[in-house]
Amino acid sequence: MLNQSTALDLTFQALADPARRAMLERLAQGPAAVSELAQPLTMSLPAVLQHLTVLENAGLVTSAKAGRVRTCQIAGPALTLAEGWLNARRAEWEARFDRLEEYLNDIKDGESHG
Amino acid sequence: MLNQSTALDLTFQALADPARRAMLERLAQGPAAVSELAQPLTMSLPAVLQHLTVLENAGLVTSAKAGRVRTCQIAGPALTLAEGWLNARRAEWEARFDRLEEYLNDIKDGESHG
DNA sequence: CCTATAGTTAATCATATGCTTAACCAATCA
DNA sequence: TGATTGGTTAAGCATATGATTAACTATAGG
Repeated sequence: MLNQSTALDLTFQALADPARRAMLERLAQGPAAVSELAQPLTMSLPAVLQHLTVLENAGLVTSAKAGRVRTCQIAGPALTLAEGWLNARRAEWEARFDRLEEYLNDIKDGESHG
Repeated sequence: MLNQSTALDLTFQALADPARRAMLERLAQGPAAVSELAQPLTMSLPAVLQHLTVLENAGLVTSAKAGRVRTCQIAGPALTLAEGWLNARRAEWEARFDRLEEYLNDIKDGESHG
């Protein structure tokens, strides 16, 4: 098992490319073959395969081959790791913002009270 | 203004590095000087500056210099773009999952009924 | 069996990333 | 005013990334 930092590295890195996000957007609608993922992308099939590898290494996508067609699926829980990190940062930031707001109110009260 | 795809590229790319995430985690607690951000990181100050540039270009952090100290802040709305993209994917995926479940229930009913 | 389809591997290449050191600038402060 | 502190710029370098083409494998269909 990878440590959390490396998992986040791989996840965010995987999400940082528009072709890979397009593949995930397609897969969020349901499973698809490699050639189906490749179809809207303006690049060679080997390039698509490399992107697929990145997505699989990040644990965002799984795939299995039946006959000569490889079917890809989005991996449910994987996105939640990234989502969780972002949520945590926003929660911290908002908490700090709230405290700041409270502090500013205190100052204002202090001024009006003398 | 940048188009949305490029903004997501920059955002996820910025989040893909552990040093930059550490900087954001620190900044989520409140503003900090460059040297304060650098302190826990095992790299040179110029390297930290480069990471800071990446975060600023992604719109995740703002900074201003007063005297000789540059104070950095997390930029509120920036993380929500990335969060929004992830949420949308999860929503789609879950909707599909629900439809699949429904479909499987239909099949099961069909079997038991005839 | 032959051919077309779907995917895969390998080699190569240009550019991007992440880091370093050295040199430098501008506020403080003794 | 001279040293220190905090930051900045520039140059260089190793590795990673994203793409290509060419060559190859394996299944499906006529």
